[in-house]
Amino acid sequence: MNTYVSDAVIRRLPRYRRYLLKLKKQGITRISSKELGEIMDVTASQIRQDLNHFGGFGQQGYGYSVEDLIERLEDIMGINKSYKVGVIGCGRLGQSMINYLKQDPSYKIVALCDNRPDMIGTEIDGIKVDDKATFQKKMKTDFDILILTLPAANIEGLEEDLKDSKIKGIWNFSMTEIDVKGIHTSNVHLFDSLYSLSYYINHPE
Amino acid sequence: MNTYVSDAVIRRLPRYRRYLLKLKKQGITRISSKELGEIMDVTASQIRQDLNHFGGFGQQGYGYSVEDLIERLEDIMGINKSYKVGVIGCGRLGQSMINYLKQDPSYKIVALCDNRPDMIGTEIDGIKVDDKATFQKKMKTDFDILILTLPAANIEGLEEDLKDSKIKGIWNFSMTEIDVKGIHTSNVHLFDSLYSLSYYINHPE
DNA sequence: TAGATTGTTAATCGATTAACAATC
DNA sequence: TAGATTGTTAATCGATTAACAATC
Repeated sequence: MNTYVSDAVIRRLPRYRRYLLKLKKQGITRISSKELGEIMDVTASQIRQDLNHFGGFGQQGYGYSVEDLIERLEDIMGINKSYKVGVIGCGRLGQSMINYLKQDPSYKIVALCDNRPDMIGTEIDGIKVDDKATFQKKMKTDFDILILTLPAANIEGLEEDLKDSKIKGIWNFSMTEIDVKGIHTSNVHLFDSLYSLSYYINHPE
Repeated sequence: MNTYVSDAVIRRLPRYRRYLLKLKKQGITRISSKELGEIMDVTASQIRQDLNHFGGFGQQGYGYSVEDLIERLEDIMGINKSYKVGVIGCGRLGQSMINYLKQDPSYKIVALCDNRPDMIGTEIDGIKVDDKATFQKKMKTDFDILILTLPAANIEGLEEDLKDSKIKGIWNFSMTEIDVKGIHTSNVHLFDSLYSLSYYINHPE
């Protein structure tokens, strides 16, 4: 519907989906914004407002179809499409991401990279770990999303490689903030949430 | 200064610290809100407003001392204190968290737990992996922060154990949302950021 | 001192909530 | 039909930005 939707709304969409998936699992087929709001601890108004950025998915007097709404949300986020994914950094964090992604058919890992000699050439889940040069070539055309699960120290030169690639998005766990024109980047700073948690521990109530 | 500070502000504090640490590393000793704002891509006004929730750390006509400000931020967040940490779930994700935390002297891991027979009794970084019963006992008194890096399916019964523990905070990667009265929880849903990234990939500016 | 930059108040902007007519 | 609940507009609330006097 609307062309621009604020980031605050976009970031709430995955959470709506999670709760709806849970409801679906419980066999619940329809839900009102009021009920959903109570479960999620948000206002019914916010839910309706958020959803109506993308069109009217509900039905007056009835509410929303759980299954239908999940599908709509997935369409909006584009998470039921098919993405080809490359991963740089096959340490523990990288491996755990590879492992989780295996469960999601939309994100298909097609290439891995690591700079440790004892890792190069080995296979993880049937995919060979490339050295830098080999991976760089693949980067140009082979995938849409790049996952960075390597230490910040090792990302040097990466921005240059990105410029003539087809990569559209970077999921970045490298503890840096990458900003390449034309490529969407989600900079995940895992420890930030531990630090804000620490704040709240020290400032009870 | 102020008693209540909004969550939006608290979540920005770790990012300020990250940039300031980088500046310190570069040998820069002082900075104005204007310069810092340019580097971080936020307004100078927001920086000053944010910091002044906690007191005046700057000096008119001069700016802020980088080193001093880092220290103040760490004081505010309480991340230079000493925390004892327990970890449930020693798979790849758990191990990578253990590994990262090793580098931070403030968060000391004192107990590990896993339910896989072949893991129990082994050591990770010199700490033995407990079975559930052993860990439950330790939970009562031995640590302040609990890290959950296990599948959601396995957290059943946990809330009960938490109630008579001394745990003050939970850093939760289990893909559920835990809500125990009196315990601060940071529910990290790693995949949410991949999904919102996907949205942006599909909605290019 | 003059210039720079803070701390802080006031103005603006945007996001959230409330309200209600439309309608299933 | 009557009741329920949406979609949407209007009101409120809070967060961000601008402005400027205080002051180093």
